[in-house]
Amino acid sequence: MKKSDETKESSSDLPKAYEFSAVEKKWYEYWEKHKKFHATMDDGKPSFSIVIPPPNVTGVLHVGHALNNTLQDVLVRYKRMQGYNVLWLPGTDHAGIATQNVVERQLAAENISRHDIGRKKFIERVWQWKEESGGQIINQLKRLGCSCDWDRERFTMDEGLSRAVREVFARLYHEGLIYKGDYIINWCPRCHTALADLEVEHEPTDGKLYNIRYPFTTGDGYLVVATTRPETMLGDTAVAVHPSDERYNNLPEKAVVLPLVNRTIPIVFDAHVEREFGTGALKVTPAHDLNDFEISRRHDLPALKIMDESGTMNEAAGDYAGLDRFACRKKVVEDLEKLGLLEKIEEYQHGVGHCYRCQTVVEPTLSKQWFVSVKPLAEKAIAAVKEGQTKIHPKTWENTYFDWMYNIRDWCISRQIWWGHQIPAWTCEDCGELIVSNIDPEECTKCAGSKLVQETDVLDTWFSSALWPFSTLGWPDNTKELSVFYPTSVLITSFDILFFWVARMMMMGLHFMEEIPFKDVYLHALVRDAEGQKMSKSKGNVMDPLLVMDKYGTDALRFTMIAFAAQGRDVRLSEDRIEGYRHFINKIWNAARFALLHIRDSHPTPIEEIDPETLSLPHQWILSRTNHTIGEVHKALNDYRFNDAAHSLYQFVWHEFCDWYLEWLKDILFGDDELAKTTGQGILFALLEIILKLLHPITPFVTEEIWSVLPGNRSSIMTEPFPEQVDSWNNPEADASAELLMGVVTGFRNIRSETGIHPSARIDGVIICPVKHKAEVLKNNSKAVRERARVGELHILQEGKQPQGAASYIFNEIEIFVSLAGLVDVDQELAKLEKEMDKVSLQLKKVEGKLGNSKFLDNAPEEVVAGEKEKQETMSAKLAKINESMERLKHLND
RNA sequence: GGGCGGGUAGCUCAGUUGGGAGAGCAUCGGCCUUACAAGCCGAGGGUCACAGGUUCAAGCCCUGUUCCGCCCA
Repeated sequence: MKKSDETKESSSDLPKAYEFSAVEKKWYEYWEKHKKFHATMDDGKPSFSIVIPPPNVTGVLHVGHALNNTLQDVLVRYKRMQGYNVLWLPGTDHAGIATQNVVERQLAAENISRHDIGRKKFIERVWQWKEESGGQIINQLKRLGCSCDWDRERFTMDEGLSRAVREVFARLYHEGLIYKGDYIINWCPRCHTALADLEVEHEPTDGKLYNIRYPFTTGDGYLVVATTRPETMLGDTAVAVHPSDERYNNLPEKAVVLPLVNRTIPIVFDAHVEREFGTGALKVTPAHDLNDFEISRRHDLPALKIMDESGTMNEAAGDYAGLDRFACRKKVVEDLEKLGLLEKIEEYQHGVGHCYRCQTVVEPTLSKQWFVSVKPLAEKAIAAVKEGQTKIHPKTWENTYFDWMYNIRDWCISRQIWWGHQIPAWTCEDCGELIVSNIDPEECTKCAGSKLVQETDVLDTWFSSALWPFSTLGWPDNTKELSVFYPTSVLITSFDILFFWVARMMMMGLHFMEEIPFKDVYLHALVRDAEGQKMSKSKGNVMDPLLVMDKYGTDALRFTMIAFAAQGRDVRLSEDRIEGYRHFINKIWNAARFALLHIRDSHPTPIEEIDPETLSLPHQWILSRTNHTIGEVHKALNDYRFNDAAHSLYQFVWHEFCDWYLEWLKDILFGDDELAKTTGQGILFALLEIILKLLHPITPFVTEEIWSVLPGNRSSIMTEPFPEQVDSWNNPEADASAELLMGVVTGFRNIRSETGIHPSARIDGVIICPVKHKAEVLKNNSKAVRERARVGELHILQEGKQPQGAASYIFNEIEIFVSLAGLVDVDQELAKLEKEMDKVSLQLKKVEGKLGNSKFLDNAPEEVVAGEKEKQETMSAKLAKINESMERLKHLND
């Protein structure tokens, strides 16, 4: 049995390893029960507010959510501790198409379609589904420790938000910014709805380019057109060529016969035709291609729809009616081949649009839809970022934002599904009047008829999401929440919804609130697997954050994500990395166990009563480092440099506080000087509290647990003030002196390790330090060196002869010797010194090169030159020592 | 085709006014030393993608090349 196990009970009541499972549950319940997350709107406090990027109500927590929400929670907890009036408003969106798909699948399992039960019943089913199994993600966010104000949770389909949606729609319509029109939209033949341009994902696809002959009406000769979608020829109403294309300057006639359907169609001349593509002759299918549609408008061509809503050919396709569009393509190609009208088929790679919800190939289709005319809204959104009212971090995204905003096209907002906000527009059956209103109209505004039929389409889910920052705060009512929390402080989201969501919130916020929706936007990257692959179910490389939290604890997951969340870089996550940071959580735990052992049943001197001037070097040093770390954490969090905060804390807590300070402190805590003890305990206590508070935003659970067992009556660490820098702790002199001690200690340890002296064996040492003030520091802190290096007798000399037969280590201009009583391995020592010599001479050469260069002396700033001179001195001295040592070793056996 | 980001130790990445190349993990060696073996101590490891340029001085600034990733058309 290990010795440490035997002492477990006596050392502390805390378990030796941090057991997160029960702790996490306990504290989250505590926080919720005591309304610790509730935004109180206290007067006199500055506000800090964030609205959550609402996850889909169908969603389950994935690592992307985990990253996104951890980042928000870190900021929110930080600001809350700083005394802000903090609101983190949570919620979900109704995810129109996705949710409808889920419930339709349920129905399909019962062998019914939504049309069997009708719209009303279907909507009831969706709500039922939502109540029973929707919004699981909310509970999963709680697992993650998110400190959202759950009393203010919203849903894009709830009553208040629906009212906001209607209000916005009606106002935009009456301002002329929403219109209904016939236009080419992206149609998903599986979802049976229109999609916005953004909702189409273009994927490079291997396809074929078919060159088809369109004979002239005379039957003498033909034009060749190239297309990747031959089935659409059934809807062709023209062929277009470039007006200055020489190949087509002297056409025998201005019409061709469309093969297979034998329709005569005109040849038109349009400057938008790409002459280099294919033969330079373009078949024009106005009802199924955006560019063709625009050509058709310019030339007054008819549009012929040849497919139905499922992508099946319709009557207009003649003999091909009833065929699926892809089957039709095959048949058309076969038939053309039979007729000898297929000139050639080339392999061709092109971008094919897919539905972002179901991956079905979208069909551009002419359709009557509702649009938002976004240009005027975009102008304001551009200006707000240009003027710096809203800042995007990292700044590089601003270009992407501007680029998209400048080239923005009208937004198709109508969807032919049932789940969503039904468009508040009614048609009067008597007079045909279109009425748009935020409240249900009772009668026709024109003819007073009562037969009003509401538009069946619903709105794009993103339409309601665009209102999120103000609709969730009670708009259109003039609420206190709006006045306190709008504009929100920052929006934290993934870069991939910059256009979908961020840009649209900017436009809507500026238009309706006449103020930006958020002061900062922080865009974070994607979470990928360890190999940098995007996580996807099909690849089987998804990591379930819930399982990770079960296995390693929530704090470990959170700390890992924060540590890797460098600006502009994807987060590569693997279990190994999370496991590594779990060790850090455990380290915190054990440092606290150690501290508790010494402060619980004693009377530590309160830190306020301790004058830093009177303290010994290790204390002064750790206070100085603490002060420094506090500054770094503030700076990092304020600059959205989360990883910097994590790394500062990791380095400080583990390698400065634990590795050096606690070890030095043991000399005092286990010593006889009672006054020094109570002082040491006081500093230890204070530092532990500071460390816990600094860490709390990132690792809320372990810090709250430790906080709760510290002596004294205390409530949650959540509401403790976040540490601020203490100027009087800043002590560069102590920093330098401590580095000196640590360097010397490392020297002894190195000798010990290299020469195989057992770590616990006491050895005697000699230090020759030619710099007087450094020698003084070493003398004054001799015990701190000896205990750390396990040195018995230590002689510190300013000058002197090198001891015979000793192993040495050179730290700057300081020589460290350990007498080996003739056992020194000369070859090994020489090899070590030679290597060191090479390194130092190389550096020295560089420095001397600079100092020998008059241009450097003339141009470089004084302090740089002085620095180089100092380096030169130190290194020359070191080199001399090395030479001396080598000479001595060489003649050892003479 | 246009735009953006990236190439630094075996791996993942920091490197914020240009001034002696860093961390974590991994590797190697030693150690149960009274908080922690999920630990402690020590060590090794880099033509900063390549080629030019600016500068007294370049991982960092400029130009070009190349490879990888993403977005838009």
